[in-house]
Amino acid sequence: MSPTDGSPTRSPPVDPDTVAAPEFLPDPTLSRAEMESLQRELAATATFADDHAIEPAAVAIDEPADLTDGLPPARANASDADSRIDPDRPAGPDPNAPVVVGVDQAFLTPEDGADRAVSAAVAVRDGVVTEYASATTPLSIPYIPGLLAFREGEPVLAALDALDAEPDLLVCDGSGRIHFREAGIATHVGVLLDVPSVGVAKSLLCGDPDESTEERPEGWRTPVRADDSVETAAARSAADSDDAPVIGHAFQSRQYPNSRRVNPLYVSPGHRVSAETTVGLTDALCAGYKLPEPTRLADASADAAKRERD
DNA sequence: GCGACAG
DNA sequence: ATCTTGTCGC
Repeated sequence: MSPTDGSPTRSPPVDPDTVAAPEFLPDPTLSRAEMESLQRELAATATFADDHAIEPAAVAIDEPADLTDGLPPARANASDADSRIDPDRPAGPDPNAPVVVGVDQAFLTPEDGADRAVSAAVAVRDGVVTEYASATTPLSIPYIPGLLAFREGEPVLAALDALDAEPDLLVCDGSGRIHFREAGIATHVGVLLDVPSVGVAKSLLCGDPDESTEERPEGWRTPVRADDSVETAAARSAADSDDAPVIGHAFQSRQYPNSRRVNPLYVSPGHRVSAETTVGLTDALCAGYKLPEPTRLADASADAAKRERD
């Protein structure tokens, strides 16, 4: 992009050199058919099995962040200097703990006709926020079920680009393997960056839960299997619907004792994580609220960033 | 043609 | 996702 050619300059939302698989960038100018075929190639590249890199216990969060008085400040790693300066000061995060990054978007009110997304990425290590990053990105296409990554992919990547920390695990808002072509936004971003990722959705895009999801107690879970809308080979070749592959789980992360109003989460592997471990990771990352802490923090961060920028 | 559909 | 205060229930 030459500064002398008179064309409007705009820094690219993502530097292709920083992504592991630039051929999978979610280009929103592709045709619908091209988007779908890109997702098929993406799913073939994705790994829905454990990487041996992240274990739920290593990322467990015990205390939920108090958001009543704004976002908690980002903190530096624990070091010997901390205790020398002030022995009473709470220790910073364990520098050896994995970095979990939650990402979420908020949307600016379309004043003209141009929709823009404010995306936030929050790095959490050892249960402590270590960094916040956000980015404002133009949205090229409307929301289309099954093609969410082509609307929100660039915003997510832009926020991750602005983050200094290197994620060991990505927690995305939306599905991963629970997707018509097993390539939801969590899978898309995970493969693109070749980082372990999980998808956490508040509603079900496709698939069939083994059991009814009504009135379930906290901690309850049931497999979600591929249904007819999932066009994957393994999904199509299943003899009975009972043998259809498990593409994710419905997981009740929170519930009230004498009420039945909270709906379950729908969690699925993004990349380099199994369906089983995805539930374990989500469970470990929840600290009393329905959403995993990284997602809850990213949610609040995106809202805060939105207010500042409009 | 009808239904179903993450954010 | 977003437009939005109070309010019913634990």
